[in-house]
Amino acid sequence: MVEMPAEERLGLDIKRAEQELIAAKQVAVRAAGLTVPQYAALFALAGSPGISGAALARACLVTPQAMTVVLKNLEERGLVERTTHPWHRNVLETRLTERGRVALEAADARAVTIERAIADELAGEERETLRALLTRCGEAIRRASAEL
Amino acid sequence: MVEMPAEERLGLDIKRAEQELIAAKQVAVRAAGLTVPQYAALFALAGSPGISGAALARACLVTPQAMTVVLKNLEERGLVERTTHPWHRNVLETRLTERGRVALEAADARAVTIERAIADELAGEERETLRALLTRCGEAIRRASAEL
DNA sequence: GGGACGATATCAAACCTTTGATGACTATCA
DNA sequence: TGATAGTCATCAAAGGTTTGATATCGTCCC
Repeated sequence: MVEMPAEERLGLDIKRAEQELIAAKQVAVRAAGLTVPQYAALFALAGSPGISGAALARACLVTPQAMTVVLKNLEERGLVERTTHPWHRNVLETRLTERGRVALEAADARAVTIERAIADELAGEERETLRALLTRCGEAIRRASAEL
Repeated sequence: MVEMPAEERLGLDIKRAEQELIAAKQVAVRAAGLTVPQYAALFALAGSPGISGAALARACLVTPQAMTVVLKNLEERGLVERTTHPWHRNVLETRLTERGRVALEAADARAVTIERAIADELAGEERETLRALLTRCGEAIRRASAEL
């Protein structure tokens, strides 16, 4: 029934790597009182102050509904603040608060050590190779997904 | 404050690839009425009939609690059955039902097309390279995580 | 036998995620 | 002006995930 052995499924390798990554990051940012999605949101927010929730969701590769939950928890804890856009009354501008900036810094300092370890493990050329291979996987996935 | 530019963070590339993968698989297995975690559980279950819930959780790289929820939903729909182990009364043996086997086959037929697309996109040598690079990333992550 | 240890299952709380549906606002075009 | 399309926020439902704590059972060792 299963015509493709698990050993040949590259998706499992990608998934395993990503799960180890997210588990490590979870431990890293947790010391700053953040979850990985919260950290990702704060990180994107630091680079685009005043962005809308929907745009932030796109930046973090999640749905607007998922981002709403994350922002709600962040706002309750005073790490972000949301104000109605002066012109587009329908838009809520979101910004880091000072406390949010501090939390992001603390989390990022630890998260960077993970990224640093990955970058240091691979030579410059290998990094580009990995990136290129992953990109091609993504393209193949999109193609296959389109004609499913 | 953010001393490492986002472009240098390989973790983002891994995460992006994995998210495209899981999104595509989600669409694929959904036609069979399954979620990705349910599909993963049934897949592992097919290879190890009578396995315990905790062992199944380890095989799927999730916590026993997460697997409990997945199995509860699968059992409610009659796709798996759980019986107490004859010797170890504390253990619940889990097995695929006939309906579960059918659902798994339907889901796997579609999921394999995704894996096939990835495997076809890359030459044999490239597959090994990708696998090796991902493995080294995992090792680096574990090392960094250990001394965090 | 009795106690420590390990594996299993389970309850609870908090959070994240998706799909689907809805209402509101802005801008564009006829 | 009015219709249309696009963007945004939000409610609801279902499912998955983690951490933390607890109870039971089986095994190993003293």
